Amino acid sequence: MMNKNVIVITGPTASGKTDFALKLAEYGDIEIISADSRQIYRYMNIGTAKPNEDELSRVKHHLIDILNPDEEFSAGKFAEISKSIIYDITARGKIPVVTGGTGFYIKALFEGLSSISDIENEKRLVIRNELNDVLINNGKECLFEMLMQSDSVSAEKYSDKNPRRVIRALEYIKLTGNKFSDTFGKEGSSGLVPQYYVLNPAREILYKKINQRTDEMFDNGLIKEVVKIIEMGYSFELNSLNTVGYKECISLILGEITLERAIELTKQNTRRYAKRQVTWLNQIENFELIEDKNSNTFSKIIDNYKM
RNA sequence: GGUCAGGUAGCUCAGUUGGUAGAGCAGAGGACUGAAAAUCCUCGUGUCGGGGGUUCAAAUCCCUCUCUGACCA
Repeated sequence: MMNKNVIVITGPTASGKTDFALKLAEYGDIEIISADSRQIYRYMNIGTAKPNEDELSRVKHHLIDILNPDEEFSAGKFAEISKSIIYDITARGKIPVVTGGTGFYIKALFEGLSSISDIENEKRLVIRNELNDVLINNGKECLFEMLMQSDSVSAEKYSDKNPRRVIRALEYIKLTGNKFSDTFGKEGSSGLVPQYYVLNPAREILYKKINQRTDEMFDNGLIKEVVKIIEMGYSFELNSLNTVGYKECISLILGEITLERAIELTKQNTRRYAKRQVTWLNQIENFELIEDKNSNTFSKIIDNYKM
Protein backbone atom coordinates (compact mmCIF):
# COMPACT_ATOMS: atom_id res chain seq x y z
CA MET A 1 0.00 0.00 0.00
CA MET A 2 1.45 3.28 -1.08
CA ASN A 3 1.84 6.09 1.45
CA LYS A 4 -0.74 8.80 0.76
CA ASN A 5 0.70 11.30 3.19
CA VAL A 6 2.06 14.62 2.01
CA ILE A 7 3.98 16.99 4.23
CA VAL A 8 2.79 20.56 3.73
CA ILE A 9 4.77 23.52 4.97
CA THR A 10 2.87 26.77 4.75
CA GLY A 11 2.52 30.19 6.35
CA PRO A 12 2.81 33.81 5.37
CA THR A 13 5.55 35.26 3.23
CA ALA A 14 8.88 35.77 5.01
CA SER A 15 7.95 33.27 7.72
CA GLY A 16 10.89 31.04 6.78
CA LYS A 17 9.21 28.28 4.76
CA THR A 18 12.09 27.83 2.35
CA ASP A 19 14.74 27.51 5.03
CA PHE A 20 12.53 25.18 6.99
CA ALA A 21 12.01 22.84 4.06
CA LEU A 22 15.72 22.81 3.24
CA LYS A 23 16.51 21.94 6.82
CA LEU A 24 13.93 19.18 6.74
CA ALA A 25 15.80 17.68 3.79
CA GLU A 26 18.63 16.86 6.18
CA TYR A 27 16.33 14.51 8.05
CA GLY A 28 14.63 12.65 5.24
CA ASP A 29 14.81 11.92 1.54
CA ILE A 30 12.41 14.61 0.44
CA GLU A 31 11.49 16.39 -2.77
CA ILE A 32 9.87 19.81 -2.65
CA ILE A 33 6.79 20.82 -4.60
CA SER A 34 6.51 24.60 -4.61
CA ALA A 35 2.98 25.90 -4.06
CA ASP A 36 3.77 29.46 -5.03
CA SER A 37 1.89 31.23 -7.80
CA ARG A 38 4.82 33.52 -8.63
CA GLN A 39 7.86 31.32 -8.22
CA ILE A 40 6.58 29.23 -11.10
CA TYR A 41 7.76 32.02 -13.38
CA ARG A 42 11.24 32.26 -14.80
CA TYR A 43 13.20 35.52 -14.39
CA MET A 44 11.19 36.52 -11.32
CA ASN A 45 13.75 35.61 -8.71
CA ILE A 46 14.63 38.41 -6.31
CA GLY A 47 11.12 39.75 -5.84
CA THR A 48 9.58 36.32 -5.24
CA ALA A 49 12.28 35.32 -2.75
CA LYS A 50 12.87 32.24 -4.86
CA PRO A 51 15.42 29.77 -3.49
CA ASN A 52 18.83 30.42 -5.04
CA GLU A 53 20.64 28.05 -7.39
CA ASP A 54 22.59 26.42 -4.61
CA GLU A 55 19.45 25.77 -2.61
CA LEU A 56 17.62 24.47 -5.67
CA SER A 57 20.43 22.04 -6.41
CA ARG A 58 20.64 20.74 -2.87
CA VAL A 59 17.08 19.41 -2.89
CA LYS A 60 14.99 18.47 -5.91
CA HIS A 61 12.37 21.21 -6.44
CA HIS A 62 9.26 20.98 -8.59
CA LEU A 63 7.09 23.73 -10.09
CA ILE A 64 9.69 26.46 -9.91
CA ASP A 65 10.73 28.19 -13.15
CA ILE A 66 8.34 26.24 -15.30
CA LEU A 67 6.70 29.12 -17.17
CA ASN A 68 7.56 32.34 -18.92
CA PRO A 69 5.91 35.47 -17.49
CA ASP A 70 3.36 35.63 -20.31
CA GLU A 71 2.10 32.10 -19.82
CA GLU A 72 -1.19 31.36 -18.09
CA PHE A 73 -1.49 29.20 -15.04
CA SER A 74 -4.25 28.31 -12.64
CA ALA A 75 -5.11 26.56 -9.43
CA GLY A 76 -6.62 23.78 -11.49
CA LYS A 77 -3.41 23.20 -13.38
CA PHE A 78 -1.47 23.33 -10.16
CA ALA A 79 -3.70 20.69 -8.60
CA GLU A 80 -3.41 18.43 -11.61
CA ILE A 81 0.34 18.73 -12.08
CA SER A 82 1.32 18.66 -8.43
CA LYS A 83 -0.84 15.62 -7.83
CA SER A 84 0.91 13.58 -10.47
CA ILE A 85 4.31 14.80 -9.27
CA ILE A 86 3.45 13.73 -5.73
CA TYR A 87 2.36 10.27 -6.82
CA ASP A 88 5.57 9.95 -8.78
CA ILE A 89 7.74 11.03 -5.85
CA THR A 90 6.01 8.58 -3.57
CA ALA A 91 6.34 5.79 -6.11
CA ARG A 92 10.07 6.40 -6.18
CA GLY A 93 10.14 5.94 -2.42
CA LYS A 94 10.79 9.55 -1.59
CA ILE A 95 8.91 11.97 0.63
CA PRO A 96 6.82 14.71 -1.04
CA VAL A 97 6.88 18.09 0.71
CA VAL A 98 4.56 20.84 -0.54
CA THR A 99 6.00 24.19 0.43
CA GLY A 100 4.44 27.54 -0.30
CA GLY A 101 2.09 30.31 0.62
CA THR A 102 -0.53 30.19 -2.12
CA GLY A 103 -3.43 28.93 -0.05
CA PHE A 104 -5.76 28.53 -2.98
CA TYR A 105 -3.35 26.20 -4.77
CA ILE A 106 -2.95 24.02 -1.71
CA LYS A 107 -6.67 23.88 -1.22
CA ALA A 108 -7.21 23.00 -4.87
CA LEU A 109 -4.69 20.17 -4.59
CA PHE A 110 -6.13 18.45 -1.54
CA GLU A 111 -9.80 19.34 -1.62
CA GLY A 112 -10.13 19.47 -5.35
CA LEU A 113 -12.05 21.85 -7.55
CA SER A 114 -15.36 21.12 -9.16
CA SER A 115 -14.63 18.77 -12.00
CA ILE A 116 -15.68 20.53 -15.14
CA SER A 117 -15.06 19.79 -18.77
CA ASP A 118 -12.07 21.55 -20.23
CA ILE A 119 -12.82 24.94 -21.55
CA GLU A 120 -11.36 26.07 -24.84
CA ASN A 121 -8.67 28.53 -23.94
CA GLU A 122 -8.99 31.07 -26.73
CA LYS A 123 -12.71 31.33 -26.54
CA ARG A 124 -12.47 31.73 -22.82
CA LEU A 125 -10.07 34.64 -23.09
CA VAL A 126 -12.37 36.38 -25.56
CA ILE A 127 -15.28 36.06 -23.17
CA ARG A 128 -13.20 37.14 -20.23
CA ASN A 129 -12.11 40.25 -22.10
CA GLU A 130 -15.70 41.06 -22.94
CA LEU A 131 -16.69 40.71 -19.32
CA ASN A 132 -13.75 42.81 -18.20
CA ASP A 133 -14.99 45.51 -20.57
CA VAL A 134 -18.40 45.32 -18.95
CA LEU A 135 -16.67 45.76 -15.61
CA ILE A 136 -14.75 48.84 -16.76
CA ASN A 137 -17.73 50.45 -18.50
CA ASN A 138 -20.64 49.48 -16.30
CA GLY A 139 -19.16 48.44 -12.99
CA LYS A 140 -19.35 45.33 -10.90
CA GLU A 141 -23.01 45.83 -10.08
CA CYS A 142 -23.84 45.23 -13.71
CA LEU A 143 -21.82 42.00 -13.80
CA PHE A 144 -23.52 40.86 -10.68
CA GLU A 145 -26.93 41.53 -12.23
CA MET A 146 -25.96 39.39 -15.19
CA LEU A 147 -25.05 36.52 -12.89
CA MET A 148 -28.19 37.03 -10.86
CA GLN A 149 -30.26 36.52 -13.99
CA SER A 150 -28.49 33.49 -15.34
CA ASP A 151 -27.57 31.68 -12.12
CA SER A 152 -29.02 33.05 -8.92
CA VAL A 153 -27.48 30.29 -6.81
CA SER A 154 -23.96 31.35 -7.78
CA ALA A 155 -24.92 34.99 -7.33
CA GLU A 156 -26.02 34.21 -3.80
CA LYS A 157 -22.63 32.76 -3.08
CA TYR A 158 -20.82 35.74 -4.58
CA SER A 159 -22.80 38.34 -2.71
CA ASP A 160 -19.72 40.45 -2.17
CA LYS A 161 -19.88 41.01 -5.95
CA ASN A 162 -16.19 40.33 -6.35
CA PRO A 163 -15.80 40.88 -10.11
CA ARG A 164 -13.11 38.22 -10.50
CA ARG A 165 -15.36 35.52 -9.15
CA VAL A 166 -18.49 36.80 -10.86
CA ILE A 167 -16.63 36.86 -14.16
CA ARG A 168 -15.41 33.33 -13.62
CA ALA A 169 -18.97 32.12 -13.07
CA LEU A 170 -20.31 34.02 -16.09
CA GLU A 171 -17.45 32.71 -18.19
CA TYR A 172 -18.36 29.16 -17.35
CA ILE A 173 -22.04 29.73 -18.03
CA LYS A 174 -21.38 31.31 -21.41
CA LEU A 175 -18.98 28.61 -22.51
CA THR A 176 -20.88 25.56 -21.39
CA GLY A 177 -24.46 26.73 -21.32
CA ASN A 178 -24.73 25.18 -17.87
CA LYS A 179 -25.13 26.85 -14.53
CA PHE A 180 -21.93 27.35 -12.63
CA SER A 181 -23.64 26.36 -9.42
CA ASP A 182 -24.33 22.92 -10.89
CA THR A 183 -20.64 22.18 -10.46
CA PHE A 184 -20.70 22.87 -6.74
CA GLY A 185 -20.18 19.81 -4.61
CA LYS A 186 -18.55 17.84 -7.41
CA GLU A 187 -15.00 18.17 -6.25
CA GLY A 188 -12.64 15.40 -7.21
CA SER A 189 -10.62 14.25 -4.25
CA SER A 190 -6.89 13.88 -4.70
CA GLY A 191 -6.76 10.86 -2.45
CA LEU A 192 -3.80 12.42 -0.70
CA VAL A 193 -3.58 13.18 3.00
CA PRO A 194 -2.00 16.51 3.88
CA GLN A 195 0.02 16.85 7.07
CA TYR A 196 0.09 20.57 7.70
CA TYR A 197 2.94 22.35 9.42
CA VAL A 198 2.39 26.06 9.78
CA LEU A 199 4.94 28.77 10.33
CA ASN A 200 3.25 31.82 11.74
CA PRO A 201 5.56 34.17 13.63
CA ALA A 202 4.16 36.90 15.87
CA ARG A 203 2.89 39.73 13.73
CA GLU A 204 5.43 42.20 15.01
CA ILE A 205 8.34 39.90 14.19
CA LEU A 206 6.94 39.00 10.80
CA TYR A 207 6.48 42.64 9.82
CA LYS A 208 10.00 43.43 10.88
CA LYS A 209 11.29 40.59 8.74
CA ILE A 210 9.21 41.74 5.80
CA ASN A 211 10.56 45.26 6.01
CA GLN A 212 14.10 43.99 6.29
CA ARG A 213 13.73 41.56 3.42
CA THR A 214 12.21 44.23 1.19
CA ASP A 215 15.22 46.47 1.75
CA GLU A 216 17.45 43.55 0.85
CA MET A 217 15.52 42.87 -2.34
CA PHE A 218 16.01 46.44 -3.52
CA ASP A 219 19.68 46.33 -2.49
CA ASN A 220 20.10 43.10 -4.42
CA GLY A 221 18.82 44.59 -7.66
CA LEU A 222 15.08 44.07 -7.78
CA ILE A 223 14.66 47.11 -10.01
CA LYS A 224 17.25 45.76 -12.44
CA GLU A 225 15.45 42.44 -12.51
CA VAL A 226 12.19 44.14 -13.45
CA VAL A 227 13.87 46.28 -16.09
CA LYS A 228 15.40 43.14 -17.58
CA ILE A 229 12.03 41.38 -17.75
CA ILE A 230 10.49 44.39 -19.48
CA GLU A 231 13.44 44.59 -21.87
CA MET A 232 12.87 40.95 -22.79
CA GLY A 233 9.59 42.16 -24.22
CA TYR A 234 7.15 41.20 -21.52
CA SER A 235 4.33 43.68 -21.04
CA PHE A 236 4.14 45.24 -17.63
CA GLU A 237 0.43 44.57 -17.73
CA LEU A 238 0.89 40.82 -17.48
CA ASN A 239 -0.79 39.12 -14.55
CA SER A 240 2.51 37.59 -13.50
CA LEU A 241 3.93 41.07 -13.02
CA ASN A 242 0.92 42.19 -11.02
CA THR A 243 2.92 41.06 -8.05
CA VAL A 244 4.11 42.75 -4.90
CA GLY A 245 7.52 44.27 -5.52
CA TYR A 246 7.16 44.08 -9.28
CA LYS A 247 4.19 46.39 -9.69
CA GLU A 248 5.83 48.99 -7.47
CA CYS A 249 9.04 48.81 -9.50
CA ILE A 250 7.00 49.20 -12.68
CA SER A 251 5.41 52.37 -11.26
CA LEU A 252 8.89 53.57 -10.44
CA ILE A 253 10.16 52.82 -13.95
CA LEU A 254 7.16 54.62 -15.43
CA GLY A 255 8.04 57.63 -13.32
CA GLU A 256 4.83 57.52 -11.34
CA ILE A 257 6.47 57.22 -7.93
CA THR A 258 9.83 57.81 -6.28
CA LEU A 259 12.23 55.07 -5.19
CA GLU A 260 11.49 55.81 -1.57
CA ARG A 261 7.77 55.46 -2.20
CA ALA A 262 8.27 52.25 -4.19
CA ILE A 263 10.12 50.66 -1.29
CA GLU A 264 7.56 51.86 1.22
CA LEU A 265 4.66 50.60 -0.91
CA THR A 266 6.32 47.24 -1.41
CA LYS A 267 6.68 46.82 2.33
CA GLN A 268 3.09 47.86 2.90
CA ASN A 269 1.66 45.59 0.22
CA THR A 270 3.77 42.68 1.45
CA ARG A 271 2.37 43.18 4.95
CA ARG A 272 -1.15 43.16 3.57
CA TYR A 273 -0.40 40.08 1.52
CA ALA A 274 0.97 38.32 4.59
CA LYS A 275 -2.21 39.14 6.46
CA ARG A 276 -4.31 37.61 3.70
CA GLN A 277 -2.19 34.49 3.86
CA VAL A 278 -2.70 34.24 7.60
CA THR A 279 -6.45 34.43 6.97
CA TRP A 280 -6.12 31.39 4.69
CA LEU A 281 -4.73 29.43 7.60
CA ASN A 282 -8.16 29.70 9.27
CA GLN A 283 -9.62 27.11 6.98
CA ILE A 284 -6.97 24.46 7.54
CA GLU A 285 -8.67 21.99 9.82
CA ASN A 286 -5.71 20.26 11.38
CA PHE A 287 -2.26 21.68 11.55
CA GLU A 288 0.72 21.77 13.78
CA LEU A 289 2.12 25.19 14.53
CA ILE A 290 5.89 25.20 14.30
CA GLU A 291 7.46 27.20 17.08
CA ASP A 292 10.74 25.45 17.74
CA LYS A 293 13.03 24.50 14.94
CA ASN A 294 15.23 21.98 16.66
CA SER A 295 16.28 18.58 15.35
CA ASN A 296 13.50 16.94 17.28
CA THR A 297 10.93 18.98 15.35
CA PHE A 298 12.30 17.79 12.03
CA SER A 299 12.67 14.13 12.88
CA LYS A 300 9.17 14.11 14.29
CA ILE A 301 7.80 15.41 11.00
CA ILE A 302 9.57 12.66 9.09
CA ASP A 303 8.40 10.03 11.58
CA ASN A 304 4.82 11.25 11.30
CA TYR A 305 4.99 10.94 7.57
CA LYS A 306 6.11 7.33 7.74
CA MET A 307 3.34 6.30 10.08
C1' G B 1 7.41 92.99 19.48
C1' G B 2 3.30 93.46 15.42
C1' U B 3 -0.06 91.47 11.52
C1' C B 4 -2.23 87.43 9.23
C1' A B 5 -3.17 82.12 8.63
C1' G B 6 -3.63 77.78 11.14
C1' G B 7 -3.99 74.00 15.61
C1' U B 8 -10.34 68.56 14.62
C1' A B 9 -9.02 60.36 14.27
C1' G B 10 -2.00 57.66 13.64
C1' C B 11 -1.45 61.24 8.87
C1' U B 12 -3.82 64.93 5.28
C1' C B 13 -7.93 67.61 5.84
C1' A B 14 -14.01 68.57 5.65
C1' G B 15 -17.40 70.61 8.98
C1' U B 16 -22.89 74.75 5.78
C1' U B 17 -26.65 80.43 9.07
C1' G B 18 -24.30 77.73 16.85
C1' G B 19 -27.89 71.78 17.84
C1' U B 20 -21.56 67.71 21.50
C1' A B 21 -18.15 65.56 14.32
C1' G B 22 -16.92 62.92 9.05
C1' A B 23 -14.02 61.78 4.45
C1' G B 24 -9.48 59.96 2.12
C1' C B 25 -5.07 57.54 3.40
C1' A B 26 -2.83 54.50 7.17
C1' G B 27 -4.41 50.47 10.36
C1' A B 28 -7.48 46.09 11.86
C1' G B 29 -10.71 41.88 10.78
C1' G B 30 -12.81 38.70 7.08
C1' A B 31 -13.89 36.12 2.33
C1' C B 32 -11.86 33.00 -1.38
C1' U B 33 -14.34 26.37 -6.32
C1' G B 34 -9.06 27.12 -12.74
C1' A B 35 -6.18 35.34 -12.87
C1' A B 36 -4.99 34.07 -6.08
C1' A B 37 1.58 37.98 -4.32
C1' A B 38 -4.82 38.43 -7.70
C1' U B 39 -9.66 40.23 -6.48
C1' C B 40 -13.31 41.67 -3.07
C1' C B 41 -16.19 42.73 1.72
C1' U B 42 -16.62 44.94 6.75
C1' C B 43 -14.83 48.35 10.67
C1' G B 44 -14.20 55.73 12.27
C1' U B 45 -15.43 58.37 20.33
C1' G B 46 -11.68 61.73 18.96
C1' U B 47 -9.68 66.13 26.08
C1' C B 48 -12.47 69.33 18.01
C1' G B 49 -4.71 73.06 21.40
C1' G B 50 -5.71 74.84 27.13
C1' G B 51 -8.77 77.97 30.22
C1' G B 52 -12.79 81.29 30.77
C1' G B 53 -17.32 83.72 28.86
C1' U B 54 -22.15 84.33 25.95
C1' U B 55 -26.23 80.70 25.08
C1' C B 56 -31.32 76.08 26.60
C1' A B 57 -27.16 74.41 23.32
C1' A B 58 -20.19 76.10 21.16
C1' A B 59 -15.55 72.57 16.83
C1' U B 60 -18.61 76.83 15.27
C1' C B 61 -19.49 83.45 18.51
C1' C B 62 -16.35 86.59 22.31
C1' C B 63 -11.95 87.03 25.65
C1' U B 64 -7.34 85.03 27.11
C1' C B 65 -3.16 81.88 27.13
C1' U B 66 -0.24 78.46 24.22
C1' C B 67 2.06 76.12 19.88
C1' U B 68 3.21 76.11 14.43
C1' G B 69 3.90 78.70 9.72
C1' A B 70 4.30 83.12 6.72
C1' C B 71 5.09 88.16 6.46
C1' C B 72 6.31 93.08 8.75
C1' A B 73 9.70 95.29 12.14
